[in-house]
Amino acid sequence: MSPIRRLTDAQPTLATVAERAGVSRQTVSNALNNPELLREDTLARVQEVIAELGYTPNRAARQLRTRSSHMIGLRFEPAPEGTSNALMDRFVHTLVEATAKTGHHIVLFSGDPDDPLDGYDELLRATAVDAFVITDTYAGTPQADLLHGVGAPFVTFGRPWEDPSARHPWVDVDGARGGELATEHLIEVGHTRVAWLGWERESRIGEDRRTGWRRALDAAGLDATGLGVRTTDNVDAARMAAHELLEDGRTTGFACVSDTIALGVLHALAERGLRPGADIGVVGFDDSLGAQVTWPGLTSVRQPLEQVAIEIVDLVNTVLSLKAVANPARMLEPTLVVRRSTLRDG
Amino acid sequence: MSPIRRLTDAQPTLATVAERAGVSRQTVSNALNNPELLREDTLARVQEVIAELGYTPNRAARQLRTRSSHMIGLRFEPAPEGTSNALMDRFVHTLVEATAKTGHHIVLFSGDPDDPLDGYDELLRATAVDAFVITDTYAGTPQADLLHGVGAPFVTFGRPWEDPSARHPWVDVDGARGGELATEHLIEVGHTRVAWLGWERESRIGEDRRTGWRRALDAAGLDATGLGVRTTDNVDAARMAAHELLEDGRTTGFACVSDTIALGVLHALAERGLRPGADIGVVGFDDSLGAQVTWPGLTSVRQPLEQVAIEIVDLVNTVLSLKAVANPARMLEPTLVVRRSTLRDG
DNA sequence: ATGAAAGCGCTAACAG
DNA sequence: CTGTTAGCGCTTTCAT
Repeated sequence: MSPIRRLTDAQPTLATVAERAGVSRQTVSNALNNPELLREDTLARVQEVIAELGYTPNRAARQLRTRSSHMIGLRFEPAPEGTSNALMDRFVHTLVEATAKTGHHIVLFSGDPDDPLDGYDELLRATAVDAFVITDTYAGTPQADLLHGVGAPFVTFGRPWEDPSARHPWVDVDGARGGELATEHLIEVGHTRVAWLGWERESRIGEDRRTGWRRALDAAGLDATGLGVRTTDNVDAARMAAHELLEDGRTTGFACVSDTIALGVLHALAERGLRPGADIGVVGFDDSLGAQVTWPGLTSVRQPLEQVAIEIVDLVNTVLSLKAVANPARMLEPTLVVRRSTLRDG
Repeated sequence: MSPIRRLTDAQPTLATVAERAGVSRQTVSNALNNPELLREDTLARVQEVIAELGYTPNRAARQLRTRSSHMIGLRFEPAPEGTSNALMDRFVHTLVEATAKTGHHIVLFSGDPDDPLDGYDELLRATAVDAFVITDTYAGTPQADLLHGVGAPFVTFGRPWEDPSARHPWVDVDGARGGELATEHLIEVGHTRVAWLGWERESRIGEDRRTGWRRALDAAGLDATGLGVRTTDNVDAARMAAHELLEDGRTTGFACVSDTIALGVLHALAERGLRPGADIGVVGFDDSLGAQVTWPGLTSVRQPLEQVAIEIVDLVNTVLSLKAVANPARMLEPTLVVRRSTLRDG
């Protein structure tokens, strides 16, 4: 353990350590950054003094000299109220852990919600961060253009929908595969009329997921006519849409673009006295808390957010090391978490 | 707008601005930090050049000189899977926004989950942060002791349960009042046997909330015998506990220490064919996403997390300014969000 | 009201 | 392998 020292006490510096160890400051610096340059006994002596004094290099000084802050910026948006988005929690935590391994930290900043570019520039010019992780790419990636324009390193969670030719590194989850997984599962447990409850057509992510639904139906030779419905991402809108689809008494499977919408379907079932699982199969998307705790449990597509974070950090590190990025576009596969909303003998 | 400049281009410094404006570096520094010292025309000229060049002070240099990073550390723990804790999302976002107003940023760091002290020391010694916000105080506040010991500024979200005499600044929400609100509401809508489903006795927060339940029953002259139950914070455990209480057919109100537990009660009702609201009243705690989207909507106690964040930042700023803190302990009131799980004519 | 000098703690570049 | 020198960009102190 390091000795206890009040902040008001003088912090030990390189010079303190150097003097105490009887070497020059540069040698201490090397002991820290290029230990292989030192003779073994010198290294040992220096390290001993470092431990003894509880010395930690001053970040500001190092940052000023090396022009690298070891900070990574993340613009932090709040999850819109009523939306299943505790996702960020899993993602951000892994991000923090993964960056810590290389001595980096995550700096949160905010920005005008109406201006996706707000905040980036300032941190950059202040040389406060080395790179950015960008998560809100659903509305295009003007941030990417900005950062690319000034030559700042960044990685996005989300592919560049608007510009597939964009060459920046990104990590994303295959939403189409998710929709397909959901639909295949519903077909497998015996549903033949499987509806899709999606977001508005403007949502690239929503349309992507929907293509997976369509692909699965086609592969199984099932009819999709009249079964693809678009609605807004809230429980009530989804509830109404579900009621309409349930009118004919023939639609028994619901693949949904989000857990919120799937929960709306469950509400509709409750109102009609239909049993989730036994009568009607429902699958959500995101494996949010709601899916886990709702009654009777909602089958849902789960994104590998931890893996996304790890891949992103890997890409950030590669970019920062100025190495060419071998594989700058990484698509990860979602999985299906089965719960009772699709169990027929529930 | 600032001019576009690639990172590889030389960033303008104080010297650049000074030369261009025909003043000394010191004058530019004053224009930034003590504008009232400059003559009006000088100030205007300097500001013009700053805007023209898109100059932003280098944080590292400033930090090295002033020994203040304008960074605030927050140890970021993941919400345990299956727990209603998207709370942090609301809290952290407001924290980020509020700190931004004074030019501060939030730095996330992680630590060994088994060591509540891990991570603090290092950031401190590296002079990477000016202060900490501590959120995980439910298991006592060893961090507070550590930071107090080294004289580092910090504010906790959560009162010092273990040591009420502790003098550090904190903000907390009155959990007892929350339990009381929940219980009063259930009594108001006509329930006379109101059970409490709480956490294990070891949880200070849980016991605090419970006292509010007891207070409300006593005030209404209702019997609490056999109605106070403790269980673990998961849906299934709560479901079982609810079944037991429902056996006698007399218990009709459930005040719960968390939304997770309240959702367990809703499961039990579903399994018994009882209607939430009409037959049995259920109130949760935290107004989590689950409470909002579950069917038929869960009445829940809501913590004013945004206000907590704002108060915390206010305290951090006060502490950092070295002013005496007038009111270092701030208790905020929760509110009740009524949904259909307590509406009798639902 | 403005300027000159010094130095925060570190590492890059070079010399030995 | 180790030491010396210089300077990153800023603010503090003191002089004008």
